[in-house]
Amino acid sequence: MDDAKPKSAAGEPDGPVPKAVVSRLSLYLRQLQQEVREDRQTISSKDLGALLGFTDAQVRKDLAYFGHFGYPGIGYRCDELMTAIKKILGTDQQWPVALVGVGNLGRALLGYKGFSQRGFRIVAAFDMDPHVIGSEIEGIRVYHIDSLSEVARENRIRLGVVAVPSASAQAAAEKLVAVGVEGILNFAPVTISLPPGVRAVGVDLAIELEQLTFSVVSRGEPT
Amino acid sequence: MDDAKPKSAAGEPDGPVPKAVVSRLSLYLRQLQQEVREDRQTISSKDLGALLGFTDAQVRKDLAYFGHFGYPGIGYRCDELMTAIKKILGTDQQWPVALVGVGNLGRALLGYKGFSQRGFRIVAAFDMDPHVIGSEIEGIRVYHIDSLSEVARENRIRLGVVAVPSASAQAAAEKLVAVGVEGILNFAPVTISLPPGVRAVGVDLAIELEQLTFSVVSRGEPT
DNA sequence: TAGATTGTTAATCGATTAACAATC
DNA sequence: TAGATTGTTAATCGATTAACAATC
Repeated sequence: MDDAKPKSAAGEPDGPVPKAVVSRLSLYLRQLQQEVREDRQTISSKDLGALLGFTDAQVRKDLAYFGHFGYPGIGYRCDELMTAIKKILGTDQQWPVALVGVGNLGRALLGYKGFSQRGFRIVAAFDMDPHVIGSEIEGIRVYHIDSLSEVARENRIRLGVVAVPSASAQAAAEKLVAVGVEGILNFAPVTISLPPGVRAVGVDLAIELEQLTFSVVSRGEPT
Repeated sequence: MDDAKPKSAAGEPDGPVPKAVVSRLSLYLRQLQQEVREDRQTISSKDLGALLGFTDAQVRKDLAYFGHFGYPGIGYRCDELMTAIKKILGTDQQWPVALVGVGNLGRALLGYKGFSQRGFRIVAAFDMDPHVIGSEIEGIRVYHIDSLSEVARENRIRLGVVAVPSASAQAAAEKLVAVGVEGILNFAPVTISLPPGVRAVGVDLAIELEQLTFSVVSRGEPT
């Protein structure tokens, strides 16, 4: 018991972590935040799993990638596990985010309250339309895209959100990368290609509806 | 070769289809639409996969769940495969959709051009705020939520989008279900529980950023 | 024809679940 | 203590990839 490489309490996993595990981690966190809000003290893997539609074994296995967070016979302390998962995901600190594109969707994102509560703050928005440049939307300044470099460096921005039309998405992403951004959330319905080392997550609203439509049309398989 | 249950050209799969396959189907469709727009005639599984970051074998296996769409030595005819996938997903027809909640995000969805191009049309919006009820946003009428039943039945609505605050999301979803909606796209950052037979897809913008943050923070594993 | 590429089977790989000793 | 629940190992299950005969 003393020759094995120890895991730190909220520490580094020893191997690579499956992507599916990380996405469940976010769901655990969201649920735990709700439980903490409702003053719940502890929760078992069985209960946490049931709330989200997972098995208890899955919950324990997922968490075990990162350390020993539970108490046999008790379960997990909600606030403690919440804090630990935030640390794992990196959202125990606030991340400054740059938004490119202040059309309909961009504006909605600027006003989205959910970000700040979860560790993100859009600190600046960028566009090419002279009508919006220089204005403030939801208290956030809109700059010309040419100011990206300056503003991004000043604010040490590592995350960007692309909310421009499909035709401009690749170019917008490249500008973000050129300025040191390491992760891009892309709302344009196109695949953007990025240099190795830069991660992208795409959100395509129509695709989400398509997935739903398929499951509605192809009745038969259970949920 | 004549005793096996035949697959129709764009027909029913013989077994259950993994969820991951369906989500890739949407990406194939999106890419094919782009290729068709650029007048490409045919595409091989190798090329289609490369454009999206999948192996050729994966592309062929995914499509083979639903039928024989390719031509050995040639590949797939882009427009033909596009049409076939639309049919599989159920988006060869236009789906009327109800939107509940016309806050920032709801308004952005009302103005989102991507839906109509992909087989969806928001035909009515619902809210509780008397300031917006009766108005038209982006050409779509906003009704009181109490009119949901009437409007939904008139328009034979089977899909709904929930864009209300977290606290109202479960109630909004239940109202949609009560009126016969079979699939719900939920933008509120909470898990909603639905009766069996009703499918839900959740889009949590903060969770997407969290996933990105994790991969940025935990450098090491390749993309 | 030769070259290209499919659909499919078998092999590999990875992820989920079941089971249980260890622990509080 | 007895009961509950963890972390972890082994067993199961499912998904991806490699390989190749069939086909154009």
